Amino acid sequence: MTPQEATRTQRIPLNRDRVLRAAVALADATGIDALSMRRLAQELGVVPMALYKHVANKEELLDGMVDAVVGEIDPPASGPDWQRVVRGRILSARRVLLRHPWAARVIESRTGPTPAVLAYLDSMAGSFRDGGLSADLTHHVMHAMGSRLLGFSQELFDTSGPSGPPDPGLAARYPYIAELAATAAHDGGSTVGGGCDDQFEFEFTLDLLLDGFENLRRQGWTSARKA
Amino acid sequence: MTPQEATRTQRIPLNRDRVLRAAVALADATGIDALSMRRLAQELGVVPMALYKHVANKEELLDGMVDAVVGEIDPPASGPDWQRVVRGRILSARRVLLRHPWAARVIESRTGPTPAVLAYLDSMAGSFRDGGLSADLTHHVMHAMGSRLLGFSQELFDTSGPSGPPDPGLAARYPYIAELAATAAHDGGSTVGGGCDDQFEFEFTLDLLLDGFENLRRQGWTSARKA
DNA sequence: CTTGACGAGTGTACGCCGTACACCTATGGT
DNA sequence: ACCATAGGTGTACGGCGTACACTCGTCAAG
Repeated sequence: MTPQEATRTQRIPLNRDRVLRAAVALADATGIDALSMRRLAQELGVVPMALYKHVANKEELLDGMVDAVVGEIDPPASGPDWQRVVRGRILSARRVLLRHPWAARVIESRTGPTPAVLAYLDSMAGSFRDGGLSADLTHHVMHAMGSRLLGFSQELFDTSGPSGPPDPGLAARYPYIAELAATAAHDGGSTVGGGCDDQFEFEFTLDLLLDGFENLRRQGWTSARKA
Repeated sequence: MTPQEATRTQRIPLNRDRVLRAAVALADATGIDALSMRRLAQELGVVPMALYKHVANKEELLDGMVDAVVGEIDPPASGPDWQRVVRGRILSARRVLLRHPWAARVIESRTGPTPAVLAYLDSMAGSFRDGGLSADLTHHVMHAMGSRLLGFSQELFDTSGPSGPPDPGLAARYPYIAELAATAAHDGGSTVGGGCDDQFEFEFTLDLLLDGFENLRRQGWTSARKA
């Protein structure tokens, strides 16, 4: 065994990929707030400043993590039915974001989109164009897919935790929300606890929009904005 | 002038409201990342620890800021046309979030919804119910309004900054995105720069969903999930 | 074989952050 | 006249990102 080999087995040299992988794993395990350069270095058995030989700073680390995660999304399938293609891809993206719950917030916090995100959006737009949507319609459709009309995410309804019986005063103050919660509860089937079936909600919205898009396409919709 | 009055004019005593107002103003002016307890105290002419007599910690400060912002949203109008009522309210919420660009991210970062957010969601659900949507449909509709199907926000397309001519290599790598950008550019009318008309995009999505909801309502849609 | 450049990892230090804790001080009720 | 209390202060601690100067192992050129 040469000294080289001894050294190699003793300590695999760091590189950008190993740093990014460890960062993603650490964020998955302990949450994005607990991800610090110091903790990450510790995890890698290295002094904090060593990381800076592989990423310029923490922002660039986050960029790299985003690209790593977005890279996990399945490539677009091919097929004649554009709705099927888009639907499958988006459900793949959803699975990835569920695996890395911190990712959505980090992606949205980036000042500019990273290359992997751009590539994802580009190929998504390509699927719409291939499906026969005009560039005009595709443009608005892409915006629609990214919108949160309430400004808040859907997870607000998650009343996770041990919970116990729901606060009765809460039902009095927010009667409609209480009603919705009740609906979700005795809705039966796949949801065991009081929570709602997020997967169902997701697909409900997705299909509603996809059908809306298809209708617009068939009608030859165009953004006829009178200035 | 009694000594009381002299003291009062010399220094208005701090209170929770003044702290929250100052925090919102500071976040508006310098961004949420630049909002620290120390900077905020400085702005109020007070030592950092003084703030802790009025808010328990920074998390509670952020909660208070969220409630202050959500409180700016117009109360629901009344009227026979539920789509009109909902539309107006959501556009009001949008105006508020545009005034406080940091707010959406802060709201989503809260672990649980604050009372003001709950009240907002509750009255929104009430508008749907009053409009004749079933509790079941209302439930799914509320989810749909909060979804971001791509996981990313719409602002990704903002190529703000001085920009200059767009990178030609970028067009080669991301042809579809380039096409969309071109569409937005010569789209004319209200948008002067290369950017798109976000207001138009927002209303496009909103109306697409509202029409979809109305169709489901007319058809007596119900979530007939076969277990 | 020597040398010297270079890239990876180290150690120290600085300024910022949130906030625990003990202290002061003016106010207002008894 | 007293003192409890609420609001503001000062000091201090541990954690953060990272600038900067360093050491040390590797390897190509002389």
